[in-house]
Amino acid sequence: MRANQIHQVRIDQNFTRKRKSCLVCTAQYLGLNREVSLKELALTPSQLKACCHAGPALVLAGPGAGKTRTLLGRLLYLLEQGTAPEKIILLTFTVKAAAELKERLKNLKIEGVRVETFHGLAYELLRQAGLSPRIATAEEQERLFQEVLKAEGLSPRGALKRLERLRVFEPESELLKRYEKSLKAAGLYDFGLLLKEATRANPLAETPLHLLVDEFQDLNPELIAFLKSFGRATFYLVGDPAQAIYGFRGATPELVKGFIDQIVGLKRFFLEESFRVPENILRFAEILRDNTFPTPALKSRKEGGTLGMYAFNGPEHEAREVAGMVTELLGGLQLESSTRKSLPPGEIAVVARLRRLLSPVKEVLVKAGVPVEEPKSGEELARLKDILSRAQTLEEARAELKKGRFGREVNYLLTQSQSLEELNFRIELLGQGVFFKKQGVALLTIHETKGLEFEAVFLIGAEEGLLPFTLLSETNLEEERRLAYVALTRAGARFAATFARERTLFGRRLGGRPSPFLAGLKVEQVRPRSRPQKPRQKVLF
DNA sequence: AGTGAAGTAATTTTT
DNA sequence: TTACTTCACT
Repeated sequence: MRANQIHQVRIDQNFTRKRKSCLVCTAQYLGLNREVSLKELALTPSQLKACCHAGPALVLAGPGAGKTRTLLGRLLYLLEQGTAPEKIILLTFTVKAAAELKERLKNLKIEGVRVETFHGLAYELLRQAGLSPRIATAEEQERLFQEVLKAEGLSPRGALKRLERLRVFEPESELLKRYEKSLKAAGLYDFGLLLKEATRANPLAETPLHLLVDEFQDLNPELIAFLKSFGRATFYLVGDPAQAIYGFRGATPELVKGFIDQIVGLKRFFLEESFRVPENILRFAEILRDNTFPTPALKSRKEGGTLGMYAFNGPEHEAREVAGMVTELLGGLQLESSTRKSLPPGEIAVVARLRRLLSPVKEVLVKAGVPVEEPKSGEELARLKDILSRAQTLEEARAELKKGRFGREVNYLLTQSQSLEELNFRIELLGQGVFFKKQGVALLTIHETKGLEFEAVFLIGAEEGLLPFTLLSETNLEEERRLAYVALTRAGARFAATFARERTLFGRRLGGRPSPFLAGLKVEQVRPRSRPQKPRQKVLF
């Protein structure tokens, strides 16, 4: 079906000769015949348009609209235009995203193009400048900042939290400067200092480069400053401001808009088709879509999709019933499993605004013998660090880590590292989330679902006070709305929200009413069953 | 140094 | 509510 569509594009009269030649040369570059190359990329007309533009560009891509594919298409386009691969850098936020991109480049037989995380690139730049950065552990950071606070007669309470605040919202503060001074004195860096130093003395400031940036909506002031230090770069930014959920780290659509408006000659593109989110769910989500970057309505390439909203008495009731619905989707019930297609556990996610809401559900699922997976369980990372700590040389580390079967991300770090020191650094930067493998029913915060996709999504705690989260400090309503948008658009087929009529959090009773963001959904009241152990037999959604 | 009272902050977190 | 820190007093 897609190949057909591409065929149509080829003969479309608006499809310029230049673009045609782009595809032909791309295919030649790949050493493939034309048809195979097209199949490999399988671009839609708007994806193709967004690829074939040499100047700076912004690609607004809705959920599941083929963001990565378009990024790769643009890369192929640049190469075909004769751009040297070493003049191109692909930038991602996470090691996971970098590893995935790198793998896709390998499959396309593209060599010589750098794929880095922002912090990985910052490391490289500092190394080029003759430094050898080492990252302070969280404990070291805390201790150093506590000392700074004490010296000022301030309480060392919540040092790391305050440090984070300062880094994001008061980068010029005296306290922060003093802390960074003691970091430097100890020969250490933290994430902020790493970027700051690379920004200040960027050896690539005068080099003409193509920087292809993934998830541009998550750029915060320090990353924007870092990007700006590439004085002669042509930017290609791909992402979705409607999915910006890192405002607490300084990344907001308004800020990103400010940066984007400064880029001279920036051309905007829009990928309007979602291959992931089905029609019904997308239509509902559209109401919540952030419009800081105005876009036409998204279209779905998938028909159907179900949405539901369920009311329970309290958290335990909610947990029990959600676990019941999950087991049902897994095909745990013989009754209907012959007619209903069952889902693998990796295709189901239970999602919440706050992590603590997930534990009751986890408990019930584990008791029922359902495999669950949480990205926050640091076991894999601990195992990895343990193996690494025993290695004496890079070769030894490589061999041992290969044996440990860590997968794509760690392989990526191995290929990126020139020395044991660098490997150590990169692993130090590695978060726990990379080991998430979709092997069990996922238990995730909304933030953690970003970039992921599941056939069925259960959003628990979808109630007043929790979504939007208003219990502590001021609420950024727009950001909370975007969170709801992200949660909804993870669903490839089914979305169910649940809430409790009674719940106490931080010593406060919540209203027990459904989230105003999901007010359009009809609420189904669920009564507690008389025999709580027995799995429910009714299909809920 | 140890005890008990009083005060406080609590969410989300890619690197 | 809970987990913690801070402070005053023995």
